[in-house]
Amino acid sequence: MQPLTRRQREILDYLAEFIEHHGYSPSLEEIGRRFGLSSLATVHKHLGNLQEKGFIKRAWNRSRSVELVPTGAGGRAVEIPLQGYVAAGDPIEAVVSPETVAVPDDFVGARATYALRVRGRSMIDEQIRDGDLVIVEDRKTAENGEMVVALLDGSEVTLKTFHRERGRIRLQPANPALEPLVVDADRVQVQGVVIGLMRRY
Amino acid sequence: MQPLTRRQREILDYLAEFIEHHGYSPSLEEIGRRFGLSSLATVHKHLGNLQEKGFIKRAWNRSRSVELVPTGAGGRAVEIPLQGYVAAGDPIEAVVSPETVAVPDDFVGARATYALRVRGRSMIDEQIRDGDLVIVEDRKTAENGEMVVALLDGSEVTLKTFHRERGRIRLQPANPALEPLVVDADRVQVQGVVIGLMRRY
DNA sequence: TGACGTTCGCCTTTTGTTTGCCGTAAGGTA
DNA sequence: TACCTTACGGCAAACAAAAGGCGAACGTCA
Repeated sequence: MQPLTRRQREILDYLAEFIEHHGYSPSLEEIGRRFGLSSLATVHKHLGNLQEKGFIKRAWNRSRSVELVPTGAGGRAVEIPLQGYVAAGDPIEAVVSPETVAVPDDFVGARATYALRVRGRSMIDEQIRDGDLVIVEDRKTAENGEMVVALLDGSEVTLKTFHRERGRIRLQPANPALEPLVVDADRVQVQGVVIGLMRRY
Repeated sequence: MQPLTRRQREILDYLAEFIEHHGYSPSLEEIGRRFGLSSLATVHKHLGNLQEKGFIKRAWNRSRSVELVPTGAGGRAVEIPLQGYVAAGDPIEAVVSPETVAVPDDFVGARATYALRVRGRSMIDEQIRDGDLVIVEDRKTAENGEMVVALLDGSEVTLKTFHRERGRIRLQPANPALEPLVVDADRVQVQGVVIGLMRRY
């Protein structure tokens, strides 16, 4: 899809916002008023340009008939590093070869993100299988119930569910056979939070 | 893709940042101002070089028409349609709004592919949760053990595990509360096979 | 009829394009 | 070593075409 000029972008944004807000598109007069334009011809020309560039559709001579064309620009994917393997309880095993995996770009936020491959059936209780890929966002804090990559006593790194309880922290393995770990907050440091999962059959 | 000089790299980075930030590309004058260049010809030449090396595209004589060429190495994503909702046993419920979801392009093969969103805990036995997205490839045949979208008696469409047994077909729900369905092969038609799963926390 | 979209000139501002010309640095070569 | 060539970075000015804008008259549709 072709690039926009500043004015065109402003108008397109206004259209999107108006439609989102009202459920129908603004009239030319309303658009003109919004941008301080005294001539509808100007507005009309802008809409024509936007249409030519493929951002909107219009029914001919119909009131408020502007429609946004879904951002045809197909999404991108981001390659994120596969940092290692993880199994319940066990420390994360870093991988040597710097492999990467592709994930949709709206999967990752602004923060650094990486992937870990799950080994074994140890996290079956969280509906995570052997071979699944968990997507981890690099964060230092977590909310209750989130699955985190936690550094314990500055040495061992594991994947567990995070719960803050009366000043202490409970790290709950996703495996009933393993005991939850309740420790003082200063013994555990959150390194990342699981934000997604991908599986291939 | 050809290597860049330092200046070219700087300008390319600026372009990327500007476009990301504003939603449209900068004018030559703005680029020049940013880099303390008093002549637009200089900027013009830089853009020419960047274009020649394949990093940007430009429409001739169009305002702010610089477009970044997606870095060849970086993966792509594909938008696939979200066809509907599915719960164990129940027929698939088609979705009205033509939403799409982005998946890495190496997720989909040559065949048509779409997504279904899982509703409820009905497929918990297959480690599939409420809200998960299953990626389905349009196929007419399946192997034993694959999870398929099956059309039964030409009417009901469900998601089950496929097993061929002594000339008949067993459709096993991913839910122990539901009975497996054993029927003659001609009553069931495979419409697609689940090839992946995506989850967001 | 009123509310809206469309078209037609015409004008101004913004932006991109082109053509010379200069200096520096890197590489080849007589 | 001196000389030539080439590519990059940069400047200035002239030019041309979009983009942005104005009014007013004209259609259309409900």
